[in-house]
Amino acid sequence: MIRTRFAPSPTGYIHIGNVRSAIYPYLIAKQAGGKFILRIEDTDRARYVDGATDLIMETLHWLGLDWDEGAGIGGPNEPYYQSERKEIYHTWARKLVEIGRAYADPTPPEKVDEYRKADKNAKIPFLFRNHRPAEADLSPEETMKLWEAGAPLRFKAEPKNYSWHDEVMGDLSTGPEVLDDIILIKKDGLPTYNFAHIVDDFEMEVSHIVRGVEYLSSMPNYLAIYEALNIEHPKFVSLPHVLAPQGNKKLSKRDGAKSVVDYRDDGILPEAMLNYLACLGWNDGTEQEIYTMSELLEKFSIDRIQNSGARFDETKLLWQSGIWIRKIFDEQGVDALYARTEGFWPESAMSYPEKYRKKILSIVYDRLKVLSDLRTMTDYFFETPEIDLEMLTRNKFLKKMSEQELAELLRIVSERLSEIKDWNEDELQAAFNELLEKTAKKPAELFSLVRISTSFAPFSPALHLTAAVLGRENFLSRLNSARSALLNDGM
RNA sequence: GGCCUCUUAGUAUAACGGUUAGUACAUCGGGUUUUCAUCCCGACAACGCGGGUUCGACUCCCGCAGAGGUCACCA
Repeated sequence: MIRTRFAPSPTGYIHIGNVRSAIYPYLIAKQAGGKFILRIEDTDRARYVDGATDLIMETLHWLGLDWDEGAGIGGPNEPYYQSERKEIYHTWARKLVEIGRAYADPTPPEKVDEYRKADKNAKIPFLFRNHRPAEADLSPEETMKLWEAGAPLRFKAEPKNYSWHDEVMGDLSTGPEVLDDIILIKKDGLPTYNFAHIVDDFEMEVSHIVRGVEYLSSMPNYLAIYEALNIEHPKFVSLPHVLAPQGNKKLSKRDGAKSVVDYRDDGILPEAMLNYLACLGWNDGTEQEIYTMSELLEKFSIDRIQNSGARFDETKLLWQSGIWIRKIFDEQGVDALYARTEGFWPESAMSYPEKYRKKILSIVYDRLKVLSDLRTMTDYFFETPEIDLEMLTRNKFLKKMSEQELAELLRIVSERLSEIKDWNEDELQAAFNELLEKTAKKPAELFSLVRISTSFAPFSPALHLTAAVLGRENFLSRLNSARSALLNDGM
């Protein structure tokens, strides 16, 4: 049974750089009919951020990464918050004490710092085991006493070579110089990540540990603990970093990495986000670019995960976003896309009937990159735009004509459109084509004039569609207002 | 500094000893008898360097360089 987990610490929001380590384990588990677990690693009380867990859960739900066990829903291995599993860690730690592989360390932190500095000055790599206190050799009973008295518990390392297999990075090995007496249980009684995750992954029967490559250098220490505890380790799947757009650093909050939910609030569809991130550092060997969740579940494979860092490219994410907006409209219809647009319309839109907004959506959807584009691209459908003569007179197709000429053209257009009995797309299209002949203007000239006069927007859908949606009265009145303004200005 | 990892166009990637080194985003040009966009067509653009192995190397081996990670009572 494949079992994977996403194990964030609740220190803030999830950004693009770390959400991939939720997506990949999800895919790995679910494609094999396995379980995906959400475990909250909240052992660092100092960095704990209130509400972060809720935000994490919200983010996962939004992306469609629903977990089978874990925070919020419980499961057979409760609790899923590490802060509530103290006793479990202590039980396992005691085992190490009993076999002489853990000791209570009375060295004050300041002293450790001194050692560190001294070693640095002497240009030798700092290892705590080089400064191992006499208490490291105490009997299990005495160790327990010292531990209970408040000393942190350290692992007693045995320097040796380790080699292991990583599903992404391949066969890896290190020398004995990386093994150290790492802290297992802190002074506050809570375990460090280094110890807690080993215990939890074992207890929760995790089959694949999917995490960032930054843990690679700690691997030998983890292997030593698995060995001392005499338990089998899960498979290791190390994910390369997601790099920031500039520089070569991994994407991080400090460098302004946006939260995943920020992109949601911009109106990027979760399908697009999932698609983009899944393909950042993974491909199925074909030239496919667009994947649905079920396609990902079908095609994802660990052995095609890239082993070098991948740079986050917001432009490509935006491209994906546009693709998905059109895909949903084309495949599922206007209602399906409309259902996603809540909160993305201009304020003025909300006093109009839903049907009207849907009509607008169906003529503008193919130029949306993100749903929030609706706010800036559709306002003239809901509010009479302010007349901006400069926009007309400076337009590249119109600037060679005088204001009088423009006004006269608008008069002709208005006159012809007024004759339309049945104000619909087809009639309008026919009328516009007729006007083209009548005025002997190029399409770009005549249509730009009418388009801008009625929208005063930098761009808009095809004229006959816009006109049909705006309605006869509204459209003609805008046309005439623009004409009057042109005439007045010309006087 | 020690240890570990990585290295194909600006970006994401394909190739698994023999290809004019493919694709997508971005950029630039053109078309789809209206703007913007969509869609279509085209162009630009890459195997970090040096040695081997081989008839033949992006591909295998060894060096080097560059980049990244890590060396916490953080995860």
